[in-house]
Amino acid sequence: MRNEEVARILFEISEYLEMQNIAFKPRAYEKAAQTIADLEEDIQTIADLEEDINDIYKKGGLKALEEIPGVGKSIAEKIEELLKTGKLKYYEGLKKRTPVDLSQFSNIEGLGPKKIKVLHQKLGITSLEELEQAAKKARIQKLEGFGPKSEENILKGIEFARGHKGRFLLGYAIPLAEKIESRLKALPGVEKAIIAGSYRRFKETVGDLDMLVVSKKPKEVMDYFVSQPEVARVLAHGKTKSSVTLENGIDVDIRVVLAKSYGAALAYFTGSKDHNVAMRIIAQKKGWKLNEYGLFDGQRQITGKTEEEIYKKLGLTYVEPEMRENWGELELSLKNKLPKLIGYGELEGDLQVQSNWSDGANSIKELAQTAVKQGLKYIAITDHTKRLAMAHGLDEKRLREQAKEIDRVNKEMRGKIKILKGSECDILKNGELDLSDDALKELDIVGVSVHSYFNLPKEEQTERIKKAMQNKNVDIIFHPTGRLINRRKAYEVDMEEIIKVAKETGTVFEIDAFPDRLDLNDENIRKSVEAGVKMSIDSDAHSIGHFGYLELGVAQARRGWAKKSDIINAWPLDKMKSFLKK
DNA sequence: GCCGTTTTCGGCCCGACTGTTTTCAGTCG
Repeated sequence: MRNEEVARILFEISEYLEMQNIAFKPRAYEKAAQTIADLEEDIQTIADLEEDINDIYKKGGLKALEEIPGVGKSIAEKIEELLKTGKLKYYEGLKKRTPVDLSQFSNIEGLGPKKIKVLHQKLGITSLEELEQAAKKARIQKLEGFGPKSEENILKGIEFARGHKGRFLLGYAIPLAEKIESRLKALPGVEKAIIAGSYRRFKETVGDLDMLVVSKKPKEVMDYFVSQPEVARVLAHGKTKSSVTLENGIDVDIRVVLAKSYGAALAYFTGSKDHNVAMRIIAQKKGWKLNEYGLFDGQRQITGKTEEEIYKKLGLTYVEPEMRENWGELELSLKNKLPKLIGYGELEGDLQVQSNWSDGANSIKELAQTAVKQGLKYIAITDHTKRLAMAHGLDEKRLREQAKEIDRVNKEMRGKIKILKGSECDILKNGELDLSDDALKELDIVGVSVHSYFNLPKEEQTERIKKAMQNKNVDIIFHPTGRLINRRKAYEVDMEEIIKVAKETGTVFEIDAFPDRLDLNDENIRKSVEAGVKMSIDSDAHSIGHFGYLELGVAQARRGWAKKSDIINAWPLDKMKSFLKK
């Protein structure tokens, strides 16, 4: 049984308990469910935990399960029963009491466990179909606590849930988000407008966008907000808080506050939720209260205007948004030991760029000229190799011809940028490379990557990549786990082992900045930083428009707590080159 | 049911909006 399934069952238990009005237990199950779901999701993984709950259990039994935050004796035993038998008596019992397909209902806005319970008890509703029928026959509005409006909203919710779902790639949400942000900034009476939420933390995907506005005229802001051309549906329209769904399916929430609460609201809406809860507990222990309006001693606002002041009053150093995941950053902040993260705009080079010699759209010269405009001092041209015939991959002969072309462009652009000779060389099934060692030896930068046989057994895949790293010509492993966000899972590989060998062999890991790759992800970046493995942040540009993705890579690196000293292409060219394998 | 620099018992983040109610429960973030 996969993590996802275990998490789903724990989550449903929390909803069933909620139906019975039981206090606190639902929170406990919900928290455990969330942690387990995140283990697999690769997004919010807590450091030092195994990914697969089966592995955790196999290795350490019940004890290991109890090590998972939010999992105690009772839930650990339930997980054990699930993993062993595929079933859980406790859950079956709850389900028998209220035999409703909860997973179907979770997508319906405004329907929670209490209402689901009433719908089942009074009308016998167990599925979306039955819910829809009952609503259409106007049977729901007669129930206590429901009315015509809620019936209408249920119908709308069903229709909508069938349409869109899921999270959106951060990289693709940015243009729209910036558009809305700048529109709001331009409104009369608006002092500040900023997008908070997971967007500000640069999570690789965003579920929705959280706008925060400072204005003394909240009504005008609200009215404008819900009337924007992209709005498909207004979910809420209040005095200081509104919520809409855009045509493309993204939900956008907005909140208007006064300037004196801006910092508190920004912190609150930036999250993560876990980080916020931890902050509130720190405030509580000082006898204060922290909410979105400020830090309070009783009725008196101590501070709230800026985030910096709030952290300071709580005895903390400022935590960058990318680090606010409650992964231990507050403990470090308390001791003034937060790492100084690599900064935006600190990259000097880009070590993975595809030209029109393989599947890129632009010539080497065009790429170099754009890179200069982006402020880069060096780039590596790393076209695909012959096995990727589809991408017009280079063989040894074309690689030599390309080298001459690079020499020519380098001469032309002397003093502006240095173009390095490189390759994105395929790692073949057996771990051998797609180009001869003699050819690789001639290159400045050898990147290697997996583009085939994604489904090898874990050991075989691990050996394959280890073998590539042990080749003394190989400098960087490009997009080391091969995942495509929302489309393809990472291939099975023993990351701990790969990191160990990278350290031993002096191999660099890439943080591929392409919006649907972001590979390594934040968790693996952190592990690499801890192990002392160096990384490069590359655009993987296939056209001149893609250099802009580098900043997404920097954001991901910051989420992984990387410093400038961890990222080789944030270093000057000479220092970078002297680090590479000879 | 979980958890521990106030605790192995007694706490558990907290406020806005909606739709129902006519003072509030449910839901959401």
